[in-house]
Amino acid sequence: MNNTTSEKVRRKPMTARELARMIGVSQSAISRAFTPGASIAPQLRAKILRHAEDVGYHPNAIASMLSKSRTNIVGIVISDMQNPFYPALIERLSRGLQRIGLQSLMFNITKGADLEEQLSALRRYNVDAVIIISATILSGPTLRWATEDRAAILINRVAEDAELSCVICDNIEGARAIADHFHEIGRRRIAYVAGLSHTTTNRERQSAFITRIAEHGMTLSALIDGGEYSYYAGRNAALDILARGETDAIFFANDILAVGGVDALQENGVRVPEDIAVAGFDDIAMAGWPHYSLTTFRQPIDTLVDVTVTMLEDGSCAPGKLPTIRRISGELIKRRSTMGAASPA
Amino acid sequence: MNNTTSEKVRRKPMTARELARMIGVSQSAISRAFTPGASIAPQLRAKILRHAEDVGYHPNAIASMLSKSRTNIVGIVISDMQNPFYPALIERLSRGLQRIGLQSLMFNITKGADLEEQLSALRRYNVDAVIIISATILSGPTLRWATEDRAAILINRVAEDAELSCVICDNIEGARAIADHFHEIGRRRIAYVAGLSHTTTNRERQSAFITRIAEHGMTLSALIDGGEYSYYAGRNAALDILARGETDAIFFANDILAVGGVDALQENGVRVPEDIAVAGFDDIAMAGWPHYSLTTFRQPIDTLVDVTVTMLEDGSCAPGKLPTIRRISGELIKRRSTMGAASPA
DNA sequence: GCGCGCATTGCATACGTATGCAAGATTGGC
DNA sequence: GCCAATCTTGCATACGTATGCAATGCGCGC
Repeated sequence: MNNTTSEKVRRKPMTARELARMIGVSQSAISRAFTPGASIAPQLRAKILRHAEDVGYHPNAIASMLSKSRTNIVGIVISDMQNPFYPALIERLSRGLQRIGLQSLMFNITKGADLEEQLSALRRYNVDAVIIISATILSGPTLRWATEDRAAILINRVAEDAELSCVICDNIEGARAIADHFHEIGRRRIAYVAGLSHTTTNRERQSAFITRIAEHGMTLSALIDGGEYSYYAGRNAALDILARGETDAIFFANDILAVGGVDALQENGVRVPEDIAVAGFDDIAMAGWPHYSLTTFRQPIDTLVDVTVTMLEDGSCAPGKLPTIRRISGELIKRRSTMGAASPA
Repeated sequence: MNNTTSEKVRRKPMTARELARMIGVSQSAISRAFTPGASIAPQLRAKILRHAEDVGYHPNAIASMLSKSRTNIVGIVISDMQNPFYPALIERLSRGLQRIGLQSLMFNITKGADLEEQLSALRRYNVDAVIIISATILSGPTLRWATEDRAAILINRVAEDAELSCVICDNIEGARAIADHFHEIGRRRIAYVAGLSHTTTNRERQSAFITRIAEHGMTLSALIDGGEYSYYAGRNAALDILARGETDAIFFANDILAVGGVDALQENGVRVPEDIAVAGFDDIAMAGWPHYSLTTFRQPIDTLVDVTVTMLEDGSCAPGKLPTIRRISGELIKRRSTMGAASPA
């Protein structure tokens, strides 16, 4: 079609058959030389690899996929790159997958557009597994459809009506830890700020937190749904709470909300933590910045990734297997936003 | 191998041949029904698509790739997800690519590891094009190797010794705009903070800025290489400058540095912008947050993406073509960090 | 020296779709 | 109503690797 002006002829890559003829072996031998554990004499393999190196032969992964019905590609479905937690997670996840020879095909979901169309590629590309990180958007039927007949893992959310394996931070443990911490530092009138209230992470954090608050005999002074997990939603929620008064500690459903909340409070002359203590969830990089020094419940990203990679490796998330839910312990990180200047920066 | 305990038999996906036999047409017809513009009667196509829908047939993209020698996959090489500019860019880029039917295969480069090994998959997977966003790391020979014989575009960096097409924001325009702005608001002793001094973006911004400073007869009071594009590098650089005194405006090579700088300055009692004005580059989301309200030169991400997508579409970055460099105009965003409270938040 | 077993190799075919070519079907013009 | 031109369709094969099976070669034990 468009080979109109190519100057250098784009030489077609060498095939195994060509290399085989060149060396005087069969094409099978070439294939075996590149297949770990295949039945081939070490010296023949060495010879083939040497020649391959010389002439720049690389096995064609596409042909291999077709032949093996295995792509070594994992589809990663995401929708929210605004929350820094997700880029951090995706970066480490893709590294973890690369370690075991898997590549990551990104499916960036746009709200409002036709989901099935966006995810149809997920099926056509025959990805070996699907990892869904999007906290929102995907409904049960869509989830089932997207993951039908293939390995699937949800990270940082649970499947409600679909039966899928999940790897999540223990939101209940985290929410309780925050509640306990607020109690310990003497706060009694507590507000909770949800991100998207219907997301599974929020539901777990919210209910565990409210329950624990009650167990401690503390007062839930405000319960706000920010409507999205964003800096500005956090700001607005904080201002709402401020307007009502009667709150001395706020637990934001995640760090990006909390960061917005801290800024809004401080701009309005509220001292954090003297007047209002603030805690978040995730431990994104920003939470550790001296300016925010935000107390938060750290999601152990590395562990989440390791567990996910292991589940893919051992096939425990293969289709037909019983789905498993792995709740990973996190860690309460106490910082200045609840402890005051006494704490380490 | 591991079909030991699969309960439901994983039914193999239907093939075009099976569907063809089922309907009583040839496999070619199936293929044509799914190929836009193929020679097939509309009613036959409709019939085939209807049956396909019924039985859940989806063309196997892998086989199609092998047959067409075209994958519709673009390899995206990245290395720095810490700087929020990159997640934002990648998100919009992958959306833009999806619009024209391309999927994004992510290659997350780890510093220090074997680059060729990490990028070898780039070749084996026969991606149609390579988009390199990593500002650092890739040397000329590696670049050439990774992009040999395939369409390639660099975003936000230029190729120095390799001959590759680039799409970049006009760093020179941006740096001059910042210098002009500093001059306009009456600053005269100016500091520049580099991120990684050897990156092409830094070189362009730095030299254009310094030149312009001199043209205005302003003093370059400090020139610091932060060593990396990070919040903490920005903090350290700001503290360095503070220790020397003699500076009333700082241009940080990008926003994440500037944000760190602003925090460090304010923690040390410096008023921004009264004592020291601060400007960055990129216009990441954070720069617009009321707390930072950072004057910056906005990289027009949407335009960068559109231009990139267009170059892929029209084949102007195909191998053998002369590489083109597209410099995209940006926009100076004046905010409180140079204008004071007078400016809009 | 013979036979057996194992390691190595090649042969042939499968994987599922795309497409050049030729044959058949349809249309339009006169 | 006939012929040519165009549109449709099927046939056959290509794409490049993986792998079951058979054949070969080698070493070892008796």
